[in-house]
Amino acid sequence: MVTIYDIARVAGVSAMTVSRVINDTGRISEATRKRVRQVMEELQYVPNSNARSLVLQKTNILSLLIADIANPFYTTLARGAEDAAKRLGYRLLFGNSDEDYGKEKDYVDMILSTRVDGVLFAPAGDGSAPHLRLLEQHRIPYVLLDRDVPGIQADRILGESRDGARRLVEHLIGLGHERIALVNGSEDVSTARERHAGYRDALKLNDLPYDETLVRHLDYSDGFNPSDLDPLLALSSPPTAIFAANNFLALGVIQSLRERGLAVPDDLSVVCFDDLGFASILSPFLTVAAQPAYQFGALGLERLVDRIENGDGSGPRTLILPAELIVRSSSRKRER
Amino acid sequence: MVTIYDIARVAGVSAMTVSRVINDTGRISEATRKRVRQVMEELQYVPNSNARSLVLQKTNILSLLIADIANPFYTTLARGAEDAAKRLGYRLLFGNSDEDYGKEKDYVDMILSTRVDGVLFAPAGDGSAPHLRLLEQHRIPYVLLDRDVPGIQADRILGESRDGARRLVEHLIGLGHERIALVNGSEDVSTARERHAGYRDALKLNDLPYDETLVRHLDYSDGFNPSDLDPLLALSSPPTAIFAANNFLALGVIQSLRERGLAVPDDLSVVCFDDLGFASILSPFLTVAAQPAYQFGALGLERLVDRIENGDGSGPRTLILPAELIVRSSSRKRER
DNA sequence: TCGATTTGAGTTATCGGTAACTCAAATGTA
DNA sequence: TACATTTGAGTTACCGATAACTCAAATCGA
Repeated sequence: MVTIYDIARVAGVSAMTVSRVINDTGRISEATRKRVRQVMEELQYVPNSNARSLVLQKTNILSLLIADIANPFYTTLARGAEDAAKRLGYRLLFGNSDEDYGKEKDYVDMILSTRVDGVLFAPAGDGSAPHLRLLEQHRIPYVLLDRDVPGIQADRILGESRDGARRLVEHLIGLGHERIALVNGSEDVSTARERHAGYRDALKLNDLPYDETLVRHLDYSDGFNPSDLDPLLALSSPPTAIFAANNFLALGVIQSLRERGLAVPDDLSVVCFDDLGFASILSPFLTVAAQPAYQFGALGLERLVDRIENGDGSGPRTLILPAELIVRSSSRKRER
Repeated sequence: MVTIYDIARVAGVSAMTVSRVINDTGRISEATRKRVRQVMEELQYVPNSNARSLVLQKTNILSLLIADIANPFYTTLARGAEDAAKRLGYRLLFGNSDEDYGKEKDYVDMILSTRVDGVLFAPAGDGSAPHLRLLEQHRIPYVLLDRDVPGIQADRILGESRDGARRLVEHLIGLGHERIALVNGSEDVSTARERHAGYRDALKLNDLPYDETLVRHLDYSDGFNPSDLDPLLALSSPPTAIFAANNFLALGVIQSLRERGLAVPDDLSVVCFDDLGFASILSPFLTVAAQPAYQFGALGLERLVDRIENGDGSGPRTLILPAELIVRSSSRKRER
């Protein structure tokens, strides 16, 4: 590998002069600068960022830890983070925890040893708290994305889960539905709790009873099981609409319904949180509360860099991004 | 930050002893080992991988450069690479070129300065050749994924594009279609050329004429424009089926058709290369040639690590992974 | 013209690890 | 008992960059 010492020798200057040319610091005569530049070009010199990081105590690397790389919400978020990172001069080290605390811990260890300057952290759930504490102990700034973690004080970019859920359910109520099921993920995750709360809000605001038998909690990390819907469909008074708490759950619901010969929206309406990305043009055209995923990534990264470069003068700041209700054709008026 | 010198001081040993305990090398008495371990625990020591990389001339980081993070093919591939990397003890630095040579070049520069041990490279297209040469000049091993690049000799994991395309088109021919359109991406990409060739193969094998007016090349990097299909639909003898050369193009085709009031498969059949990931259960249930995306990532990473750890004794090796024809309901018998 | 300042560099130490070499004490052997 | 070997460390140099300090030559001002 070519080093600044190679450049220095060939150009007949000291290594420090080469370093100054690279970083455009100090006083260098135009002639020297030109000569050094030319030698760097000839030898195809590329700075060793490890060496630089070691002495500068700054890597210019940020880490983005997402919970599911297969989910369009997170990939869109990742793109937002990536664009912002490039714009602000940082490299981005991705990690995908797959909603698994074990994998998440492995990534945190890697983050610590890599000495990244900061972390954009979409936690797997409440169990991520120890991992966040670890970052704090090592004074690595981080910003929480999408999910809140109880007991953790930090900058956060959150969605309007509760209100978005309320609006989705009120949309169904407005269509005449009264028996509305909630298919939710694990309540170990803040967004699931919020969406559950929003679901109850909508019912209460419209004087509908909250019926626990209409609420299912599914741990879909190891796949959606069609029989998971059995308890709902076997009710003496089954639901006429289903609110799925995220896009994956919605797809599982749709597939399960189809396997039973039930059509969406003809037999049941289905709505969900989060859009489907590039697949949203496919049928059933899901009615969703779409979150600005790109903004989660971009704004989160900007906040993180602000923390890194301007210190932590202010306390934790929380940014709530609105969800947009997109009414498509997966939800329709209740047949009476 | 806690360093081995801090550990050494507290434990009353030399830094080298700490290093030996960490790496389990040299001879250390059990008592010393235990004491050092305890101090490391107490001070929450985490090794600085920058410093280690600097002296070892090895980072234990691999880079994965994909062409589109929004495409399920690449995200599935990424997961395969990630799992394999973890299994083999490497960290993975993601990059997303967005099918853009400029962004790709930026990532290559970053890769060079990070001194990664190797690169999994899904090139944007033929124009990636200079970037690959750059890697070669700096002796960074890489494996090409999914797309071949003319003039480049390297390990490659490729799909069965030509044969897969042939099978898809013969599937349509078998359903009675004779006017089959090809909606392809830029021929700057090897897979587009291969799929075009497979399309011609199928026609020739079945004594159908090759009609240039049925072939469209779209640069969909800045979105699919519904009017792109006009020339096809305005033909005096319009197609009864469309072969879209990848999943994104298929979605664009489906949307364009719908905007014209044409239904799939009632009015036209549509088939495509690559599956849709989690959205494949949505309608129209696309008939596809599905590629083993996860294997692209996993096998590619294994090949790369083999190169890194066992040198380049053998010449470039190419692995061709088969595509699986999945017949769903977006294609049906031609109405006569 | 001569000291003061500016310009354009070079020297040295350091970041946090590890390889290679060294060496005293403990242990083994004849 | 005396010497050889093994054990369990410590010392030193180096990876490739930069900060801080130094310093001779060029330029400047009175």
